[in-house]
Amino acid sequence: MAKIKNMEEFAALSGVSRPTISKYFHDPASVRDTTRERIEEALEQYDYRPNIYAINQNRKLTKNVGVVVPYLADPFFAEIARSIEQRCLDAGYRPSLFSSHGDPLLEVDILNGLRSLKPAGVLLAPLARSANKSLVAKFARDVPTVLFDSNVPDVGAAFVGSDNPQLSMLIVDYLCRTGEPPCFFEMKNPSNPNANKRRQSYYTAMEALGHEPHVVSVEGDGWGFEEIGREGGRIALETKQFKTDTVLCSNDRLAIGLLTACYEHGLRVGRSADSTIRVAGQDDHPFARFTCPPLTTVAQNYDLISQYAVEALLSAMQGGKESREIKLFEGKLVMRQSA
Amino acid sequence: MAKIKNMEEFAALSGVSRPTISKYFHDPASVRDTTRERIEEALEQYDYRPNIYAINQNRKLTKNVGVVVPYLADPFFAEIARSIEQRCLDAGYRPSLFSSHGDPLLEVDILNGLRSLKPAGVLLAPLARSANKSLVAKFARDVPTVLFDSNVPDVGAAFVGSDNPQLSMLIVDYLCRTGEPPCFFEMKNPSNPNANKRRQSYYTAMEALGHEPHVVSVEGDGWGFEEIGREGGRIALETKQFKTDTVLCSNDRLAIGLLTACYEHGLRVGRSADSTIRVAGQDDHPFARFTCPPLTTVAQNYDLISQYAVEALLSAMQGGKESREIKLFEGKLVMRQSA
DNA sequence: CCTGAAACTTTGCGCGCGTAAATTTTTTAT
DNA sequence: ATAAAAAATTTACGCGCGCAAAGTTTCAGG
Repeated sequence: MAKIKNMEEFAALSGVSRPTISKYFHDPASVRDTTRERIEEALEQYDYRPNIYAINQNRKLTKNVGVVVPYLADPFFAEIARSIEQRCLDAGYRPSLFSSHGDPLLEVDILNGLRSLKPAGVLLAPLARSANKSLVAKFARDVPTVLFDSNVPDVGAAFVGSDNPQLSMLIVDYLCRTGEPPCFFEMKNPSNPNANKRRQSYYTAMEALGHEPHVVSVEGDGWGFEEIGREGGRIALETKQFKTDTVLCSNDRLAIGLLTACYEHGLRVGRSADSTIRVAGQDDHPFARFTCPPLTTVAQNYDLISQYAVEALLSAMQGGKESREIKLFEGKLVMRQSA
Repeated sequence: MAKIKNMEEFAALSGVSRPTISKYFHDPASVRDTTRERIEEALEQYDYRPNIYAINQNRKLTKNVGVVVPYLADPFFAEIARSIEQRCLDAGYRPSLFSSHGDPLLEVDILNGLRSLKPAGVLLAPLARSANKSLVAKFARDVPTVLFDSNVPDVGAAFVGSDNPQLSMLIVDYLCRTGEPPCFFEMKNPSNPNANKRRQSYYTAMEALGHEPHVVSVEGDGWGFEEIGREGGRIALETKQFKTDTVLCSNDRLAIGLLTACYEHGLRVGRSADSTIRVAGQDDHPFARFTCPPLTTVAQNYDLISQYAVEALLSAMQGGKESREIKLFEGKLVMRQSA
C-alpha cells in the first residue's frame, strides 16, 4: 500500500482523469459504474484519501456539521449528542461535537470557531444566559442552524424539543390522581434553559386541575444539579418547606439529589404505604431507572428529537422551508417506585 | 465591520505586509510590539480571520489535537474529556472530541478520519477489544499519541492512568479491616478495558491480606453497566452467589446497578448495624456520591491524569523523550455509607 | 553617529483540489 | 446504423495561505 500524495498521482495510477476522481469523491454515484469500479479497485491497491483542507478551501459548502450542547457531562446531552452524531454520519456529513461546559463565554468561542469551519449547518442546544442571544441570532442568520432542547424565539430555521406543558400535565395529573398534589422543586437561578418553562407549565397544570401550586426554589449555581438538589433538599426538608408529601422536581438530576437528601434525612420515599414522601422528576435521565427507589418521571423522546432535528437541518441546508418551524414531541409517563 | 475575504486584503487595510500578518497569526509574540498594535487595531475595525483550511493545507503541523474516548455518555469519560479539552485550549491547540460509542468499528473510523485531520497529536483512551490493537499501534507510529485510562503495551509515546493494584489494595484493605473480606463483582465480558486489571488486582490484594478471593462474573454486553449490574446483581442475590456480606464492584456504574438490585431485593445496604450487605465501587464516578446509600469507592485522580496526559502529549509533539513513559497515579479512598 | 542585528517588505512560487469550457469518447435511443 | 445524449478527458485557472529569498527599514548598543 504505497502512499499517494495527491489526486493527480492517484488519477494517473487508476487510469481515470483527475476531474472524474474529484467527482467520484464528491458523490460516488455521479460516475459511470465501470469508472467507479476502476477507481475503487485503485483505492484498494493504493492508500489515498483526498486532502480535506484542500477540498474545503475550494468548496463553498463543506460537509461539516457542528453539534453544540451546553453541558456534555450531563448524560442527557451526551445521549442526544450521540444520537445526532450518528444520524449526521449516516446522512454523509462530518459532525463535530462541542460542549459549552455551562459557560456562556465558551459558547461564544465555539460559535466563532464554528464560523471558520464553514459548516454546512449547526445543531445547537443553547445555554440559558440571555447575554448571547443576539450573537446566537446573528450566527443563525449566517449559518443554517437548528435549535434543539431549548428554544430561542425566532432564531434558527427550526426548533425541536419536548412539549413542556404536556410533560408537566402528564406527571402532575398522575401525581394528583394517586396522592397529594405535588410541590415543585427547582433551582432559583437555573442553568438549565428549560427550567423557567417547566415552572410555568407546573403552574398551568396545577391550576387546570384546581390545585394550589407550591414552588420551592433553592440556591445553587452551575451544572452540579445533584449536589444542588441534595443540599437544597436538605434545607427544604429541615425547614419543612414542602407543603404536601409529593415533590415534582424540575429535572431528574435535581430529583436524584433530593432522593439523596431524603435518604440522609431518614425519609422513606415511594408510593408504598410505609413511605412518607413521593418524589418525581422530568426527563427520564439515563440514571433515573437506577435510583433507590427508581425514579418516576416523564420521558423526553430523545430519539424522535434527535431524528427530527437532523431532518430539519438537512432540509434547512437545502434551501428548506420559508417559515421557522417549531416541532414539539410529547413525553411519556414512566411510572417507577418513587411516586 | 466589513468582511475581509483574504489576508492580502487585510494586509493592505492594516498597513502591514502579508507575510508579517501570517507570522502574527502563527504567533502574535513573533512580531514587533508596534506592528502587533497596528494589526490588532485593524482586527477590531475589520472582521477578518484566516481561512483555516488554507492554513492547514500548507502547514505541515496543524494545531489540531484529537481526543478519543470509548464512551462519552459515561460521565467519567465526559469529565476527563472536558478537562483535557480545556487544557489543550490553554496550550493553544484546537481539540476535537470523538467518542467510539463502545464500537470498535467506529474507533477505526475515527482513527482513520483523524489521519486526514493531520493532527499535531492525539489523546486516546482505547477500547478493550483487541481487534484494533495493531491498527492503533500503527496509528500511534504515524501520529504523536498518548494513551490514557487504558494501556496498550508499547503503543504511543506514553500512558497515563491510575495505579489499579494500588486502588484495589486501598479498598480491599479497608473493607477487610472493617468487616468481612469482599467478593468481587464484574462483567464476564467487560467492555471496560480496565476490568481485567481490576480483577487481577483484586486477586493480588486478597492474597496479600491472606483471604480467599471470590469472583462473581455476570452476563451482559455493551456499556449499559448499571442495567448489567442490576440484572446480574438480582441473579447473584437470588442464587446467593456472594460468599461474604461485602461486594467490591469492578467499577462504580456496576455498583450503582447492584445497589438498585439490593433495593429491589429488599436488602439494606451499608455499614450500619441494621444493614445486611456492604457494596463498594471503584472510580469515584460523578454520581457515586448520590446513590442511596452514598457509594464508598476509590477515587481516580481525574485532574492529575488529564493534566499529565496533556503534558506528555505536548512533550511528545515537540520531539519528546526517547522512551515510552508510563505514569500511574494513586487513588484515594472515599468512605461513604455503602461500605 | 555608526554598525549590525532584527524585523519588515517585496516578490514569487507552490500546495491540493474545485471547477469551468471545449473536446473527445462512450452509451443509449431511434 | 446513426444521431443524440451522457460521461470522460484535456486544459487551464483560481482559492487563500505557507514559505523562502533578497532587499529595505527600524532599532538597540556602543
